[in-house]
Amino acid sequence: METKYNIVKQAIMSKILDGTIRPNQKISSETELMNEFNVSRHTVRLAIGDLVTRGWLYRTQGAGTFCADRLHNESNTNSDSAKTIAIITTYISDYIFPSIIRGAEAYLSENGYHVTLFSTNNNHDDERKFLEKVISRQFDGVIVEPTRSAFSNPNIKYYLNLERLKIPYLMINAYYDELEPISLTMDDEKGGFLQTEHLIKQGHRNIVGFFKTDDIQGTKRMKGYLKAHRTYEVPLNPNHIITYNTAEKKDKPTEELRKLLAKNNQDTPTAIVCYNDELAINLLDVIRGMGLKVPDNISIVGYDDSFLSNVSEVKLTTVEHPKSEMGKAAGKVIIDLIKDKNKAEGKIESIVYEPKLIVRNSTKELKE
Amino acid sequence: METKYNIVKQAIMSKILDGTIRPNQKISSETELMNEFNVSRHTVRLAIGDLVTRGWLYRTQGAGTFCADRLHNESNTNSDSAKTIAIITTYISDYIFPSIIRGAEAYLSENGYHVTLFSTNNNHDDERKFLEKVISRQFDGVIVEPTRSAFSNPNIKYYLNLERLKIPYLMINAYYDELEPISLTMDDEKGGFLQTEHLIKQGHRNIVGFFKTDDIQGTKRMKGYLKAHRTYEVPLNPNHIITYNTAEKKDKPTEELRKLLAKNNQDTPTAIVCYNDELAINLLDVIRGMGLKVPDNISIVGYDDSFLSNVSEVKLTTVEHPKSEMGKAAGKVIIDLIKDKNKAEGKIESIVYEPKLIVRNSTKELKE
DNA sequence: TCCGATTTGTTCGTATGTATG
DNA sequence: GCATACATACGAACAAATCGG
Repeated sequence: METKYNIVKQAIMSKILDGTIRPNQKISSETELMNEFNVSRHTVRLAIGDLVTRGWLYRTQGAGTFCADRLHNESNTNSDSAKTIAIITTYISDYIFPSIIRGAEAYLSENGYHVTLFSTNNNHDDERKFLEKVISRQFDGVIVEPTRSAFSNPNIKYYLNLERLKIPYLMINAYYDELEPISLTMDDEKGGFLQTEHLIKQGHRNIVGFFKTDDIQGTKRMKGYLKAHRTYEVPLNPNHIITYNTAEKKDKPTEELRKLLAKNNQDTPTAIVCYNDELAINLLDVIRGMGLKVPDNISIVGYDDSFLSNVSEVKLTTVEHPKSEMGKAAGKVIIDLIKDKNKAEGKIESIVYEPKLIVRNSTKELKE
Repeated sequence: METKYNIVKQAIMSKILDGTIRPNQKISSETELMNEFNVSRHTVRLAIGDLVTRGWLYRTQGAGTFCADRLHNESNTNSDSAKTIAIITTYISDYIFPSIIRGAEAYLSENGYHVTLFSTNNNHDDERKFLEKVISRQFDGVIVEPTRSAFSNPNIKYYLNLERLKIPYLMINAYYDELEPISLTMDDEKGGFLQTEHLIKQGHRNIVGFFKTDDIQGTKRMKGYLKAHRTYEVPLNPNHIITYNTAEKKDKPTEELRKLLAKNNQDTPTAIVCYNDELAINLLDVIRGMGLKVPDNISIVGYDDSFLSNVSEVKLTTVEHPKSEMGKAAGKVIIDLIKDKNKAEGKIESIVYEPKLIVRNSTKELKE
């Protein structure tokens, strides 16, 4: 797959898919491509030849090579036969995503659609690759969980191209600010606020917060954590905010917590706000390992109400996440969007779910 | 029209049309054609390449160029349009299935396929519905985790129809005995044996076994449990075998265990063999609820080495399941099957994974 | 209408890599 | 292990079509 002509081919296809080259527009000449990719003319011709036979390009001797108008031609093959929705998530198999996917799959399946899955592993390159597939194969609709939503997205062009091609899409859990798409999210700031408020009301004053900051959810939950401190006029110790990203998620938070708990002084945290249940369970292990008890020595609040929160010997206090309900709603909204494609828009709107705290026994009133 | 490659092309086409070259018969090699027509290799390749993209010929590296079976070819126009694999599992979102699916998705995605998911919720009607879809939509291949594999399957006809239509399929985790399909499974009987043997070697004599018996895996693991007892000449208490099915899985095992632990006599179990980790975690809760400790008062062995086995305060002794490796292998095998569709079969074979016991701290030497 | 620069079309030669039998 | 056959890649040359001036 790493052949030179394939690289050239993919590059040309990308430009078509992301809208840089539009139907009937001339692409770079063979000589230009030779220089651009440092390959021989033969290689360039192999790549172009393949795309010509596949219907992506057409050539005219003396004039140049042009982008074919294939999008209109192919639309009829799929119109009534396919009924397929693409779901692009960061991880299909981890944590709460399976529940979301199942909710969507069940609803879509009932309504005669089927579901094709792609997981980006939180990687923009993969996200691009899948968006290309979605565009070229003309799915009927796309449900996307944005990859690294806290950062500006290099694939914005592809999303705009989806709009241009009138392929309905919506985003779940988070969305890229630049796009303002239809989305299903929860009020993560309020969620973070609820987590922290609960602990403050229980008398905790040294509350450490762990937040994954490469997606919007994490930064918003952190914002809620800060707001709760301000609202209740609890002074904030800057050392008690730990941020991490996906790559660091295995080691950094556990190490940081170990450090914090090791030095035993009046600043030692008595409670922990976690980005999610997965992290909470990991931190629980650290706490156990240091001979401390939850909730007697330290309280901990998770987020998402995942299966993990009920699995350990300490049932986690956590924030409810709609999960399969959100998946089902996503299925419903995407079908509505598909049906409404030709009509006047307006009715279909984004949904924001209200977070709700679920109190179990990982948190406890602080006694002096 | 008098280009050299056109002359070569016409010559080859003539031979095919007049029957000199028949379907799947090898045509002259590139070198032979070079000499025959006094042209360069490049020219020969141009001619052949064109005929390949038109579906007249196919090439195999190292073997030669062959006449295509054009009748069969017309049905799919497969150049790059489809490339979709269906995965039918019992539950897409629970337990170890997400890992298996991810393994498959990752591999298939790398190889230009995409994956469409169906979950039967262990229901034969849904399974039938999805098999119909697969057949009518002409997927390139199907990966199936059988629904209620311990029972005879009312959908056998559909699987036979897959074979008739030459849609490659394979089964994972279990297979229907009547079909003998290509499959990826583990040696569940040996797995059950290892679970039980481990406990017997630790001195346990009252070992209760919980098995889900509506799939083959459960019945085989039970067989292994029985065999271990026979091998080590440990008398078997019939009350110590608890079977349940999917519908009962929430309540029956926990209630049965409560009953067993309640009556405190010399027959009270000192160890538990579980159908899987999920059940083990549920039973752990029961044990905790009755004020008993694992592994001090009672030992417990899980199965599958799922994330659950590492989540609780007691890390489970369990049996390794290949999971994502199995998923990846499934992807590889199904692609092999697709590529081999036209050729002679034989090379591609089922895989049986050897189980391996992972000893953690939910089991302990029994002291009298 | 023709010219010349550009661009694609056809053809040759050569070399190395990789899969098959 | 070896010969065979296809796969990828470099280079060069000339032909034919297009297009702006």
